[in-house]
Amino acid sequence: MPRQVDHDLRRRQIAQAVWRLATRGGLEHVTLRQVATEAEVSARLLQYYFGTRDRLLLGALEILNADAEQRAGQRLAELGEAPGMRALVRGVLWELLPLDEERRTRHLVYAAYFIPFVTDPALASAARDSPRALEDLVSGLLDQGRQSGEVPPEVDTEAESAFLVAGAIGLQTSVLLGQHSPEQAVELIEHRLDGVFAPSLG
Amino acid sequence: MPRQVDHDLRRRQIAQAVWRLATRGGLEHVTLRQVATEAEVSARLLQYYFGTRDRLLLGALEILNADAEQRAGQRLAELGEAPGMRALVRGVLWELLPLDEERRTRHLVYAAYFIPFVTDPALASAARDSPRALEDLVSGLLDQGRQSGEVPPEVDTEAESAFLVAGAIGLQTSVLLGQHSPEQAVELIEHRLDGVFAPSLG
DNA sequence: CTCTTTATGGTTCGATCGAACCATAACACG
DNA sequence: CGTGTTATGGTTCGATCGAACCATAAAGAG
Repeated sequence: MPRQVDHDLRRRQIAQAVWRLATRGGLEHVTLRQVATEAEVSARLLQYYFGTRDRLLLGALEILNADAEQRAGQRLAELGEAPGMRALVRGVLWELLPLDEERRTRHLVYAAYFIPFVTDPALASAARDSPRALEDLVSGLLDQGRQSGEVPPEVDTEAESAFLVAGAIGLQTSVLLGQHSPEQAVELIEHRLDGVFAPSLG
Repeated sequence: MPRQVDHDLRRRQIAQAVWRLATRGGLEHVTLRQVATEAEVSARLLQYYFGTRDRLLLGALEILNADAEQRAGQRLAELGEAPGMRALVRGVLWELLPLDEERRTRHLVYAAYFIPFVTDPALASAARDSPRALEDLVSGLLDQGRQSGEVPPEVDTEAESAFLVAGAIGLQTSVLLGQHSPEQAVELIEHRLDGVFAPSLG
């Protein structure tokens, strides 16, 4: 063989080029030649590592998803040993906000893939399952919080978790469009968490 | 002249073809030839009515916005003479949900334009102003509701209106992705309106 | 020291893109 | 009854696209 090379690293290097191009001009600017130039490799390598363009787009998305999951778990672990339900829910919701360059890029890439998510059956499943799992996760955390007394018993955990996640996603797009600052988004989520974790306020 | 023709009608006919193609394959599938075929006109007409492709995309978006505003006003007017603040807020939020084919198409088109909204300065302004105005509108309605007693005085109308709009937008994407049914989205919004319009529940 | 496999660069092909250009039929107006 | 403007169809051009193909250097296996 030639100089042995880390395939996963190469694939990641190429995937990152896809992300950058997608965030700049949408999928329509993600052409093989552009990606090759952006990743500083020959166009031939894209074929070698991903084959066709469709599989390149799919592969870049899978790497993005893996990254997202890993980084999210990492950040949640950094909350300490017994974080409390409110901190955990906040941590989960913050993953949905573009609070740093990494998450901003990630959510912009998802936005670029949105139409394929809706129309392409191959991608639809991934898009359908992931945020639904998030909602169940938050719902489970709220249930735990109710048992530990952090959440008052009259709270509808199903509805509240669903609306919390929906609100976070709405704030995500709002921040990406420049309508709200990241700080405003955090503040609004905190205000809603006040409503869920303390019964007296609406 | 040749047979006098309604220019606005023609432009609308072409714009609708753009919308359909954008919802199916994203902006990357909105090519001049595809649009011409879809609209059943010659490619030459696209140049005649819109000029370049960029201006076609911009024009199609402007027509979509005009339609949205008109239909929204129409539906809100159908609420009757003195609808009450809750009904008005609900009506505004429902405009953000894909509750019928028209609104589903509209929001899918916006999704297809999302990356340009973020990156292209020409489109950024339109995207930045519109939902912000919505938020102010809801906020104003909540203020009126507080004066009329429909909304309890301790409610933070700024924060609640912002999170209501964010939640509706999050539910919009959720419904488009097939994670929630339109009925579920309506129900979740109703649950949150319960919290804003009645002080006892969180 | 071959030989085969692996990783990579470069080139080419048919299709399609956006845009400019050429032609002309339809009709109002003088 | 021209005649010039308006609306439309068709064609063409250079660029670029995705993908297949050809070539070869590097390195482990025998």
